[in-house]
Amino acid sequence: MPELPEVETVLKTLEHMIGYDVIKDVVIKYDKLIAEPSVAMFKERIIGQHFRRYKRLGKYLMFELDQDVLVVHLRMEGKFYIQDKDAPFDEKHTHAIFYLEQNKVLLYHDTRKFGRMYLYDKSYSSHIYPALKNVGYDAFDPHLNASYLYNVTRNKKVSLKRFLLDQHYIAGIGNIYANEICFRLGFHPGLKVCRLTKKDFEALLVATRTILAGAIKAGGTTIRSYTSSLGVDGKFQLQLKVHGRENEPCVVCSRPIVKEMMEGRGTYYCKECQKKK
DNA sequence: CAGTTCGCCTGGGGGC
DNA sequence: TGCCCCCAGGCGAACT
Repeated sequence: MPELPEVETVLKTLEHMIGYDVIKDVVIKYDKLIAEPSVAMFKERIIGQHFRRYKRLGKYLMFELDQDVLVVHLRMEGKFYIQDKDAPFDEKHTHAIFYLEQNKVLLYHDTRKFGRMYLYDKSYSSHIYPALKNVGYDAFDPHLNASYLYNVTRNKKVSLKRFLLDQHYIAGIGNIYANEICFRLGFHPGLKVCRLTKKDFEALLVATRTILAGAIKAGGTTIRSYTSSLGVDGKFQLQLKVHGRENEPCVVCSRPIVKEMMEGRGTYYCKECQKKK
């Protein structure tokens, strides 16, 4: 499940492998993949455009083309592959084929079909794109600061974890890193976010950025061994301290990590190290 | 309006 | 072995 670090890694790898190639043709095999515009309009507009800039906002990939910007959200299982156009591929789960230069193809693979693509006129500012209307500051955006987070949470009744998952405030965190950030902060995931102080939010930003940057670095080292596949796998989870570690000893106090369903999500934490204040 | 639940999808795993 | 059901999880729509 790609979160900000994995999306960043995919973006950098695609930038390296695609560069400024032109899209010569495109085949969409699952129409709902294209959220907007229509599939016919998507094809008509995108064919002939070159890749120009590679950007990211939270978990959204943004490929700036000549006139438009291709916005992609991988959701749970979306993956890109680059390979020779005649090489075999998984027909069942490959939903889009972009034909590039030098007999290369960019394949979009998504077992569960949750991922979506959008094509917008890039002359409009990205904050008016419908797909991004609920996306706030990227976790690494320098404009995102503790005062802002403190001010927007004064009367919020939601939990810390739910707040971390809300892309409207900090964009890029998913369930895995939300669990990790709560652990790093020493806060119970169910702690009401309105009880955090400005100092807590300073620590929250440091923890968030440290963890995400560490994961990007891990992804960057992992990606070097990749050949044509750009998928995300469990290698990123090597450094996780609580997520997926049910019943394993806490790295700090050795008590077993517990897993509970909180607000419909698998939540891993240490009952000793993480208190509700 | 803020907060909660549901639906989208499919493969994998547990229970029987 | 086989079948059914549940779970995983991001996000927007629909609901309270």
